[in-house]
Amino acid sequence: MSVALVLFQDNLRLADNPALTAAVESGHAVLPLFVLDNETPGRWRLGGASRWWLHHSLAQLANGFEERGSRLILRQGATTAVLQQILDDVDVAGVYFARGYAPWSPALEDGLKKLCDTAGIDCRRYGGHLVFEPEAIKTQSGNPYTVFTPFWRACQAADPPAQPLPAPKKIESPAAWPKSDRLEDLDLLPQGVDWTAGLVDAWSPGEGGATQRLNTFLKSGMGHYKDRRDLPAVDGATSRLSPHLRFGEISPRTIWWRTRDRIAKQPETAANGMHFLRELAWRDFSYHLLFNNPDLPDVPLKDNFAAFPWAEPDHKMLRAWQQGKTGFPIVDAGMRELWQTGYMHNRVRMIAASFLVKDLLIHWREGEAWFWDTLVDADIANNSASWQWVAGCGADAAPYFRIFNPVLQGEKFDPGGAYVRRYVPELSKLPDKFIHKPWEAPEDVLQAAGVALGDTYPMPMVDRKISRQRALDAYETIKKSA
DNA sequence: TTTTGAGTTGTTCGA
DNA sequence: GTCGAACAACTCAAA
Repeated sequence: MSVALVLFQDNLRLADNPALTAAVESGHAVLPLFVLDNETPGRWRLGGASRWWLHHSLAQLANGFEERGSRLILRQGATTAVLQQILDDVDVAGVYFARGYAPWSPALEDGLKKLCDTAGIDCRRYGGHLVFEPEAIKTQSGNPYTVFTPFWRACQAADPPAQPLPAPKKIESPAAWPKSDRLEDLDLLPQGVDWTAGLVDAWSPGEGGATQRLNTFLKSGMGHYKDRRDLPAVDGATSRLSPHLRFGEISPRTIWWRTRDRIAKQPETAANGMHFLRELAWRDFSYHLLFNNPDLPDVPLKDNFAAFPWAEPDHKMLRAWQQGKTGFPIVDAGMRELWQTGYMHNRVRMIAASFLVKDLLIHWREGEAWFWDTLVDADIANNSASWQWVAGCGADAAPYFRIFNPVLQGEKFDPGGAYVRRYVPELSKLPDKFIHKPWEAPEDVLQAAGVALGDTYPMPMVDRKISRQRALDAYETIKKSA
């Protein structure tokens, strides 16, 4: 009896998984396979936080299969090599997988296709990781969009995504299972010091956790999304679905349709709901950008940035930023949230990133690499597109003279300082007036709050008047008209 | 082909 | 404290 092999990559879910559903409906027994692939050339090795997430996500997915009398087979190695081994051992009728958009995806998928052709079996490729595929959203002249607003207009005018598919109820098992690694064999969890306690507290990886997150957000967060999404201290103001989307535990079109349904039932939520979907479209936009510019993770889209005068590498400066010891409370709070929970609020990501790139003049790829290692939602498309956006070298980037002021940003978006107090406890007793600029507090106020600048909390690592001007001067040198 | 309007997320300065 | 203007120039997308 031959089987339909379903290759799982960044689609670790049962519901609305077109490749899985097609395999189930093919009438063959189904062989679900996940390959931990660190060997395909050019492929980025997962960062530490992502590995933790993946471990738990795979455990959840495996449970889902077991509940349906099936199994998830785990392997390690280059995807095509592993697949070849399985084709040698098992009578496979077809290979089903979700397409990727990463720089290595086309070559990988060509390899799968060739393998299948040689074996004389079906090779079926599906979408589902985006709301809109890159082929579906083009300008009138047939080019990909490079400006978000017209992209979003085109998304809204395009055919809406298909309705989500239900999870298969019954999945037929093959007569015999090929051998599987144990989940522990994949070595996804930290070996030495266990730094994952904050992640465990903050997250529930897996399809169930993703669905719950969406339900909670639609019920209590979406209605105030526009007003509250920029306030990092407000719990539940954003969906926090990004890591679930990253691993494909929930499909974006499920989010799309559940949000549309909510709007249809309560039309007064339309503006907030559409604003949320607009953010979801930013994810598509980044993927399209990466798909059309495979160099995006490494090379500035604006080529004049090749000559940008970044500062000489300074390990101590970079380290201070990474550890949340810059002396700017909102930046430090963000960097510590990241370290503790594997996540940082979107607004704070912009502030912290702007500080690295503009006030420290450290190359955006350093920030990209750190986020890649520490974010549970680290995603090559969003990460590289967003860093380029902040640095000013992206397709639809911030203008170079827009340099975030961490004090003003803190006062505007964390007015009571609750977010800073949560992640920078050594400042928690400072009055609101100084929570974002402790260096301006009089000595007696600092003392009363138990703050000794330069001792319990760092002095600001730059004079922003100087660093801001230095950034403006640096950008001046690469202006095209110069 | 040419033209036109517009572009995620801001800050500073001076009135 | 509040407000408007300046900060630049470029190029995209569509009419």
